[in-house]
Amino acid sequence: MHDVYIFNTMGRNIQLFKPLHEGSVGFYGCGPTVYNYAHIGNLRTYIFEDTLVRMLKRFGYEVTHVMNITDVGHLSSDDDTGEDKMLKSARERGQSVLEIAQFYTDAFFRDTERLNIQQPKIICKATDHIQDMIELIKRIEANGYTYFAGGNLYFDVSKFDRYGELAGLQLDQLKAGARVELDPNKRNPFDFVLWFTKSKFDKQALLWESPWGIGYPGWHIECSAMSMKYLGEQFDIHAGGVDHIAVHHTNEIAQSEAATGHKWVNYWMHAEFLVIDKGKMSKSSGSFLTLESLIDRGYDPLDYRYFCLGGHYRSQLSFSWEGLDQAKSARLSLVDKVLALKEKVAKPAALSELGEKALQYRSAFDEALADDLAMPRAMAQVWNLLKDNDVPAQDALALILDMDEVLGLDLAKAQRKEVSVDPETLQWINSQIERRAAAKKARDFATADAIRSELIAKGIQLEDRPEGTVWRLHE
RNA sequence: GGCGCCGUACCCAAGUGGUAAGGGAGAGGUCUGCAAAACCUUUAUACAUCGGUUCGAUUCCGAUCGGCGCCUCCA
Repeated sequence: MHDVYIFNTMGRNIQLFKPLHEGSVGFYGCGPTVYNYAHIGNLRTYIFEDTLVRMLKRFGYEVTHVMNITDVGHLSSDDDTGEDKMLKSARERGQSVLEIAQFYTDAFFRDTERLNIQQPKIICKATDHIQDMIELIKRIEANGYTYFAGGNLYFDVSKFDRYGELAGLQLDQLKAGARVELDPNKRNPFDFVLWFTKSKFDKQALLWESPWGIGYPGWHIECSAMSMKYLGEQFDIHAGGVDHIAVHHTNEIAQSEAATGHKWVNYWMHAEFLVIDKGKMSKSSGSFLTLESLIDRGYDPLDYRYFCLGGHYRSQLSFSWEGLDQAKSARLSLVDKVLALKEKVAKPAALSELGEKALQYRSAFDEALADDLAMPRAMAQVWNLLKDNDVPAQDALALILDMDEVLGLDLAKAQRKEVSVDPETLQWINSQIERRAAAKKARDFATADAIRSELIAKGIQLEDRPEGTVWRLHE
C-alpha cells in the first residue's frame, strides 16, 4: 500500500491519509439534485471524485463509494420562503415529481457513463430514506440541539460549539447575512431547518408523517442520514464542490455530530469550479453547457474528461472551446500513440517485468497521484513515457494501460474510428486508393494528387506508409 | 461588509528560495515525387505591479492593480 496525501478542507492543509480501517475507505460524494440536467461544471466534480476513487483503488484500498440522489427537500433558498427545486421543476414541466426525478437521474448516469465515471457502489435516493432522516433528527432533538418555530424544526447552531469550523465562519458576524431576507422564525441566521411542516408552496405528493407533523425534510439531513447508514457513524472521506463548504457541509457536520456526539468525517475534499467567461458555470446565468451539447459539437465525452485532467482539482479551471479543442487534439494524439504501440507489440509486458526506465515513470506517476491527486503532473509523466524511445514498446504499452486505470480515458478499448464506415463507402475509398496507386506508379502525380484532394474534401486523409496506403477520417 | 483563492509563454496548465513540467498551437528540420503521419529541434533575460526579508525570490512578507469564489439555490 502506497502512502497517500490529500488536502483536508478541515484544517486547510495536506495530510497523510489514514483510513479508519486499514485497507478500506468509506467515501461519500454529494450527488446531484435531479431537477435539471447536469452541466459540465457539475460533471467536473464527479470526474474529480471518480479519479480520487480510482487513485485509492490503485494504491490498494477497498473503496465503498456512496452517492446520494437528491429528489426532495432541496429548496431554492434555505428557509421556508424557498420552493422545493423538485416541485418547482415538476410544476413548470407539468410532470410529476417522480417523473422529473427519474428522467434527470437517468440523464445524469448516462452522462457519467459516457465520461467513463465508475458507478458508486451505493446510490441512494433521499425519498427512500425519509425514515432514516426522521430517526436521526429525533436523536438531534433528544440531545437538545433543536427548537420548533413557525411550524418548522430548526437546528440551533449556538448549541454546537464547533459550528463553522470547516469554513472558518465566525458566529459573531451575524450581520453578514444582511443582504438575505431573514427567516423571522430563526433565532440565529445560521440556524437551518431539519424538518418542514409549513411552507407557502403546495406540497402535494411530497409529504411524510413525522413526530413534528406532516411535512418533508430539510436538505442537509439526507447526507447525514444516508452516509451514516451506509458508512457508519464515522467514515473517512466526504467530497463535493467548494460551494458546499460554508453551508451544506457545515450544517451536515453540526447535525451529524450533534446526533452522535462524536466526530463524523475525517477528511473533507472539495473540487473547485469550472469557470467560463470569467465566472462559474451556473444554471441561472445562461452559461449552461451540458455534455450533450459538447457531443453535438463533435466532441467525444472523453475529450472533456481529458480536459479536466489537465488542471488540479483545487484550482479553478477555465473552460473555452479553444481549450477543449486542445484537449481533444492531445487526447487523439494519445490514442494514436497507444494504437501505434498496440500495432507494434503482440501483447504488453507484465507489470511485474517492467524495465527500470518504465518503473521510473510509473513511480513518478504514482508520486503525483499520491500528492493530493496532482493529475497535471501525472499527465506530464504519461507524455514523458510516450516520448522516451529508451522504453521498450511492450513496457510502454503495459504502463500506459496501467496508468489509464486511473486516468479513465478508455485507452484499452481505443481503436480507429474508420471501422464504422459503411461497406459501400469503404469499397469506393479502396478503389480510389487503387486508382491513385496506379497513377503514382505511372508517375502521373497530377492525377494522384487530384484523387487525394478529392478524398480529403470528403474528410478522408490518406497516409502513404512503407507497407502501403492507409486512410483515416480527418476532422 | 466578512472570509478565501488566483494572476506563469499565443492558449490551457504544473512547479520551486538558487533563474521555469506537460499538452495544444506556431517555427525549422528529417522522411516523402508532393503531402499526411511519425520523429528530431525550437518557442518565458525580469513567472501582474511596487516595496521588503534574503547571499539570492517567480517561489516568503506587505501594499497596489486586476480576476474569481463563498457568505443566498448552486459542483
